[in-house]
Amino acid sequence: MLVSPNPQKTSVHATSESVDDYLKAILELGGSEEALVTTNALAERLGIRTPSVTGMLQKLSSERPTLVHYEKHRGVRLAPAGKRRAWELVRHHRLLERFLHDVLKYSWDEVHEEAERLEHFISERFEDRVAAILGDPEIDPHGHVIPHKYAQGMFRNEVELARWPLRTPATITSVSDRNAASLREIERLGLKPGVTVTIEDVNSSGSLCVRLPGQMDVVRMNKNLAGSIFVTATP
Amino acid sequence: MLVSPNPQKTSVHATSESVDDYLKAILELGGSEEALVTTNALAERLGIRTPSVTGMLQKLSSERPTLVHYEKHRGVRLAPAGKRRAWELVRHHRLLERFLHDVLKYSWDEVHEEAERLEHFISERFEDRVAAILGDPEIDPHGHVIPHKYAQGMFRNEVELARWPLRTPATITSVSDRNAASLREIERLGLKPGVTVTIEDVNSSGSLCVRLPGQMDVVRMNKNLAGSIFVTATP
DNA sequence: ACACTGAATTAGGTTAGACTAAAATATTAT
DNA sequence: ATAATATTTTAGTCTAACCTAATTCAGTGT
Repeated sequence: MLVSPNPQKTSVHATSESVDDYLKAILELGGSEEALVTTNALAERLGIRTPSVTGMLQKLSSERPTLVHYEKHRGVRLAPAGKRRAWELVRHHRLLERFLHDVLKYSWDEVHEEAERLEHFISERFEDRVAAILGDPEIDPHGHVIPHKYAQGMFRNEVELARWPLRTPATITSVSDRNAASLREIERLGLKPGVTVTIEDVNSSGSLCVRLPGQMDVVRMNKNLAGSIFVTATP
Repeated sequence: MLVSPNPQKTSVHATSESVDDYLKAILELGGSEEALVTTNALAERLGIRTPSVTGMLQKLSSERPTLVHYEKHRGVRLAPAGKRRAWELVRHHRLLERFLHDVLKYSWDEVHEEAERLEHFISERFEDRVAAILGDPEIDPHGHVIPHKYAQGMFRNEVELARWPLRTPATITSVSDRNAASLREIERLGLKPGVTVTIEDVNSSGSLCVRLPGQMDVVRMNKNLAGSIFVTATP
């Protein structure tokens, strides 16, 4: 029944799956300072061509009330309504990951894909009930903070392990969920959020030697992997 | 990310939400004898206009391997691939209803809408895990049989209460889930699947007087309500 | 056999969201 | 300051799925 698609969406603006994806990408690429996001960056992130992005941004920004503010040749940022929907999607995604992991026994590397698909379609009731049976969880399986309902989330002060200083203890706060193979490798190495690590050495190609507490042997990882692990200073 | 939509679908044919809806409607309207379903009937069921249906049927039936067999001016029926996907959707729908009701504590009348939306998007893994935590349920909250995985379901020998003979005990096997208001009324009257009823009287406008076992007073219901309750002979 | 009626199809149009190729604008390097 | 390069936008297509208006077809009744 396609007459009125997704009639249950919380936000006022009926957003398509596609628009949802743009909004979430703008949120994530803009980061805490809500910087202008470029056409290129969006095209890259969404796996589509730049003219498609330009077209969509023109369309979105010409609708009133608008989801985004678009400045031709400069970039785009979220308007209030767009920010609301984007954070709602982030909440959906992270709640779903927690749910899939804890209730449906999905493994670490399986949750992202399913959550990415379902986040667009669950109703507010579904969101509420899942949160309730999980006891309003704060953190998803990869260490990301689950924003509160109707609330703007926040960006943590975390940085890629790849650019952390040598011999300075760091605590893993989260890992990127966007690559299942990386996640399996990270799990194998015991690098869950909460674990404290110290970089012993970096070689010319960006490979790291990392020491974990209570383990004799160091762990080796390539640049790419170290780029999907996020850390902060150990208190 | 819209590059390859619904890449997880079990069936070989990547079916859109819209095609899914056609397949399910053809299955349900065709019934156990898999009768040809008319353009009109489909348009009515899907809430769209007949030319849209003709166009879709032409498109679908020209694809190889085909999901449907379409005979111009006569009607359409499911081809094997279409039947597989349609039953898969029915399984998704009924499993989801059971899950929403039992785990997420949705009420009887709330499950249909959510299941109708999500049935298109859950992966095979989701289906399997939900079935597992529910203990492979046989029946959904409205009394419908949940088909087995990969299996063709079956149509029960049930008939609308509205056309059951007078003073002949009948057992409720299922109730239609397509109207939330009717469901609330049915629940209020205590007419759950499994309950045995006897029609005492029918008036000229089709209203029924129904007696429930162990209750003194009879229950009154209109024709419409009696059309969404399905019964079989009491053994 | 033929006209009538209802059902179905054809013809042509719309919108959303993608695409390619070409043009325009910005940025960087000399 | 200007040329070279990279980014972005414009112009024009395409597909999926819907729409309305007009036409054709099939079945029924005389």
